[in-house]
Amino acid sequence: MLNTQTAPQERQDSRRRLLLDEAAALFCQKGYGGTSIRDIATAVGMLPGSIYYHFPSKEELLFAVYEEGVARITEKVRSAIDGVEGPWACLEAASAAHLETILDQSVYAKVIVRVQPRDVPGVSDRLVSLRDGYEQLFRGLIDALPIAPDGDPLIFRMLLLGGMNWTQNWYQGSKVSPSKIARKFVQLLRSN
Amino acid sequence: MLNTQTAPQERQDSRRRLLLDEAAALFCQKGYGGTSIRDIATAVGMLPGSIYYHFPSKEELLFAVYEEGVARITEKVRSAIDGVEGPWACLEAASAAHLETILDQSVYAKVIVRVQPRDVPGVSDRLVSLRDGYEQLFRGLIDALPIAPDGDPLIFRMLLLGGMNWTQNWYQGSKVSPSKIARKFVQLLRSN
DNA sequence: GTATTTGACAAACGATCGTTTGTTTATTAA
DNA sequence: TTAATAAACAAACGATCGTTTGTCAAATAC
Repeated sequence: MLNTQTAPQERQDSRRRLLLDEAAALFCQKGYGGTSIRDIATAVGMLPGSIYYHFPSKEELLFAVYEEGVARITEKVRSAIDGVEGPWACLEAASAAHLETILDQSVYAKVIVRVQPRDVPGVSDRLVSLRDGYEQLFRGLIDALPIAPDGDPLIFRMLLLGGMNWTQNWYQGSKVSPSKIARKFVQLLRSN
Repeated sequence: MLNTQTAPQERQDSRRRLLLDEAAALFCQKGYGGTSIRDIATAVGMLPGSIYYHFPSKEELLFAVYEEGVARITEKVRSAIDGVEGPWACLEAASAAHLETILDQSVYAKVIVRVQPRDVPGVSDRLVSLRDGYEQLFRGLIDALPIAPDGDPLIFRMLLLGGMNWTQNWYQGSKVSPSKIARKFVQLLRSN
């Protein structure tokens, strides 16, 4: 008889998911180096060694968090621009979704901005690849803009994404909302 | 008889300076958490314990590097805008100096961008204060711009500084020069 | 009912961490 | 020449790190 009570995969996923959740929260709050395996184990109510049943190393655990973060923010941005008309409105919608996600909504996404790939040598290349893949989303939006032919789309993208990601260093709650920051950023970049 | 050979203060400063130099280089290359007191000691040819004659703790050593970095980049930017006419030209000159300093010229200044204050709890408040003080320089330059009355100077500054500081995550050598990046950044922000 | 897998515990491994302490060698001042 | 100071060495401190190993109970499959 199959699936008498809880499916085995459900239970497995629930423990692994809890582990990822707590790891993401701690990496976000205290950074990668500032978070120990013991911290994570305490948070999920396990012993340190038990974590290695689910992940082969601390670095791979971070990578899994990163991966989930990229998946989540990609989905947020994708659905935010869905059906929006006009290239500038699209960019603003995407920027608002990006900022809301990394400032408020997802600790997973926060980790992407908070933890620098070069501080995790064993997986840094794969972290950069993940981030690059996500940023291609903005590349498409920016290429669609009717900007001057001598305008440099790469520079444009780096200024916008850099400005947004840096907000984690100064933004703190409800003073100015993420979506308002996004609107003003895009407005500043819009030749008028 | 005074100063027969080398003045005592010269010798003291030279050792302390060497220590700061190597610490800055290592903090810049491997981050704060990734650099151990033993790494620094090896680099200067001391034993680990000897460092504590010059600095009371690793955190205070980082603070000293930070302080020196702020002093250096402040001087660079100050002298770059000296005698430049026009608010936009001033901002571009300052931005070029900022980018050149954090991307090429000074490992001290690189540390300011590379090391996040919140990763060094014992001195994080003082690190933030140092950084804030420096950024006031840009506040003055941006307040002097003839931008729209509804334009938000704070948002403007955060976008520009964020975009510039984030370049450390993607810039690598001579492809596009720092000053060219600065020119394009300012150009993008200039309503035209 | 028995065999197998899952998922965790318990305990330690060696390495490395920031730091302290006591001592010793140079340099400077009287 | 002698006393005082500067600056380093030598050696260890306790703590914490990521990780490994062996065991074991509960859940699942046959």
